[in-house]
Amino acid sequence: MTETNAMSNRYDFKTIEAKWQTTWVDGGVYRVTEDDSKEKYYVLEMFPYPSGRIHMGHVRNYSIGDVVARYKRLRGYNVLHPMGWDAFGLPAENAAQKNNTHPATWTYENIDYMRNQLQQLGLSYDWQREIATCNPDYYKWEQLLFTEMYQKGIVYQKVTTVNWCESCKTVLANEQVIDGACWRCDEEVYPREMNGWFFKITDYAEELLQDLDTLTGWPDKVITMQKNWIGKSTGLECDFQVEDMDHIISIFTTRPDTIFGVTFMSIAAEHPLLDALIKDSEDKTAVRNFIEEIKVEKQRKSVNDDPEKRGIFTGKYCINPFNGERVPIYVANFVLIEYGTGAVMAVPAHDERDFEFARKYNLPIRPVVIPEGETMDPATMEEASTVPGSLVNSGAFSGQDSIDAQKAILAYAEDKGFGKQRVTYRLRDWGISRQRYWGAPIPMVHCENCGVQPVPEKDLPVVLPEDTEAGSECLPLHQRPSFIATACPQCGEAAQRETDTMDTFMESSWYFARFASPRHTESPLAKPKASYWLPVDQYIGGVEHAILHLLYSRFFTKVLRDLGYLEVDEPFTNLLTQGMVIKDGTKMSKSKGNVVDPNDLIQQYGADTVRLFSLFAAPPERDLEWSAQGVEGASRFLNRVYRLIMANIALLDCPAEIPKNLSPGGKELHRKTHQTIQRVTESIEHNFHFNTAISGMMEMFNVLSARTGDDQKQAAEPAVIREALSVLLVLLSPMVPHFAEEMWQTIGNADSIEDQPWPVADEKAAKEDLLTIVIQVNGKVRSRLQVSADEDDTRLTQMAHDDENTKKFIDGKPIKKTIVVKKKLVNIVI
RNA sequence: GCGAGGGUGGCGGAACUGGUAGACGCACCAGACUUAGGAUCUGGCGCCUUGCGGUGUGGGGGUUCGACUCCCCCCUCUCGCACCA
Repeated sequence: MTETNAMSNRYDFKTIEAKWQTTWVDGGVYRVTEDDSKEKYYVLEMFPYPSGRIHMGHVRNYSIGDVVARYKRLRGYNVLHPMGWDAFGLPAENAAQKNNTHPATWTYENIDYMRNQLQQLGLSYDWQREIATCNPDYYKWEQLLFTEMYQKGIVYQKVTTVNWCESCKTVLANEQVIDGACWRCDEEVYPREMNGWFFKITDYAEELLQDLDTLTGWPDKVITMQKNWIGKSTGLECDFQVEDMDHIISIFTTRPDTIFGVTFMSIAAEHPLLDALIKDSEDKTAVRNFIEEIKVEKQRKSVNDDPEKRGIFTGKYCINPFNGERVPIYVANFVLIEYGTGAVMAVPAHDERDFEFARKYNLPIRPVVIPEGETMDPATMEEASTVPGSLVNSGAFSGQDSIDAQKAILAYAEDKGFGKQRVTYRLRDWGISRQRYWGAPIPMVHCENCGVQPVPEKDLPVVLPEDTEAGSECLPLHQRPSFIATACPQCGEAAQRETDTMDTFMESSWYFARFASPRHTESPLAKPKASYWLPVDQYIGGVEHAILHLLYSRFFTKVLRDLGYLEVDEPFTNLLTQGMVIKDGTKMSKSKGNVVDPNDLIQQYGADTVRLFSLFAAPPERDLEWSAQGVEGASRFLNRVYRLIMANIALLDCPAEIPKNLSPGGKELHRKTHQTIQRVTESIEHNFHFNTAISGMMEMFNVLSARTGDDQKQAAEPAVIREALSVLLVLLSPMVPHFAEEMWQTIGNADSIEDQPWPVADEKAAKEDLLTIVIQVNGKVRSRLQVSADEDDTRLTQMAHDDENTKKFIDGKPIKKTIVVKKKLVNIVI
């Protein structure tokens, strides 16, 4: 292709995009402040980790968000659309060590590079609000929040068995352990006893669960995942007396109706009473060995999911308080110490695990809940029965329906004082201590005289030390004596700083609130600003954050509310979880070698084309299959629009008023224009299905193209063409902002396209006057008729019966009935 | 095992509360313009059939004048949780 050709039939995206980006960034066009005269709209995309360069997933995420932001601006909202960096985390340390630099250097360089990349995409952020979470101006407030939470009792310290990743040299939250391996490096995780800091997220479990019902703008999938994660269950906690001992073992069950079917008890290897139980046992050693084996097995459970059920008799019995029976106590490998009470009443007839265990160790099986019309024989049963039925062998409760019996048995236990109703949650407190360098220091001091003391606000931030000798940039804080040594804020004596840093999920749990007042120097949040902007109206990001990040953010929002900073209960009113960008059927990743670099695409096609394609190729919530040819198609469309404008530029210098009596071509284009306004608006408003919005605009362009040109018989009037083009550009502008703005001015407008109102459809103009009515015979399409829109049913029936094509299929047979669906079809049943 | 969401041309995907299945785009085919085209424009394009027509939304049944859409059973793919008592 020659240079001249290229110039004449393709728009010069490089010049155009650079020009508008400069205008937007330098002019601070997207800066916003609170304005009570307008309705606010806060749209936020999950902020990125500054890993080095953006990838296609970012492009997709931010393109979606930018369309929403620009669309809402055109609709007259006061739109907050900020961007920042989730800047603490392990990759910075790894990269720093590899390149012999400092994590801060690496991180800030990446931020600079990636900010530039985002700007090259033409994203309409208020850059004045940019935050980087590794900046002391940010984490100072996080530290303050931590101390306030400590004073409120939401933060506490405890020794626990933690998940330790040797490779990353840090503790992981349960949520960060996947199949027994570290979520980051995939190395096996080991248990380790450690003192650490925790958030009492379990205190909020019930509210976090209840409020999910208010989140009607969230995908069901995410709601369900959160519900399951919180894992509420209600049941009976019941005391079993240990025979001949002054000990009680409590069990938790959600099936109190089966309590007469208990034939043994299983307890966890870590159960606190275990030592006492086996103290006098003859097989003490055997039991001890077994316990150790189980503990090791638990550590190793990594990938092989279905370990065989194993257990050993402790030598002791306990008494079922309902029937006085003595049942043997077993240690079993499948009982979890961290859930319920660490002890389970075993009902093999009605629990799959207990059944398997009983069969293996030849323990009795006693059915007590018999489903309607069935019988159960313990000797021949092949699996546990978990369905409702009526009770047998259950003392005074025999004959009751099992659902009713649950309540009756619970009430009985409460009445007798050996049991009570209990609610348990799967959710556990959030351990936030990390032993890594590149994180926000936990602002606490350990004093020999005064115990643990929070660092007072005047001494915040506790700055992460950067002044270390070369080569030790990533030294964890506990290896830095100069950092540790401090004075007790209470008594002034020598004391030691806490050396753990905070889980990086902390920073992302409240950044959305900080964006309302990112430079506020008095407190974490400027209250009037926060109450103006929050909650986030539309949050957009990957579904991989469905549990952790979103749950923690919801938790923090409630904490911030309880600390008096916020007035909302939930952070994100609407949530859009966008699908992954995939290529050749799998996620783009370096290891698979199928990554597409956004930089290359922007170079080759320009930002608008890349944005357009990523919006067009799939609806946002679905995975997007990358296609190089598809990008080509998006580029082609924009160039077609460009050529049409350039070829008709003279024509557009005409009065704006649409003439009364339009030619057929003019009428068609005018109608299509207004139909397209309806369709595009509807697609965006309803579910952000930009793919159908774009296809609608392409259809409109196809009509425009057919009605523009030399053929006078076909062509639309100039005013209609002008209207169509103006509308098309405004509709396109949220998606391809540089192109739309440039073309807007090219067709003779002096103002910015961003100051245009979103077009409003003229319903009369959009209305079809000729309809295609389908004629069916017995539900099969046999003919089509062009009729005017106002034909009545009788006329339509007559026309259908008279239609030659249709007659062939009726073939003289008697007509049973004729169904007329307005504006759609006539179905003749014979 | 439990939970959620999918399965529509060669491909990405359309189809509103049941009412013309396959919009729009890609790929492909034919033609035009061209010295040339991997540019652009025009037309075609689910499958079977020469045609009339038949058939078709994972499979099977059902409801209905009419089903991608509603109901029942099954297959399959993706994701999440996974001994939670």
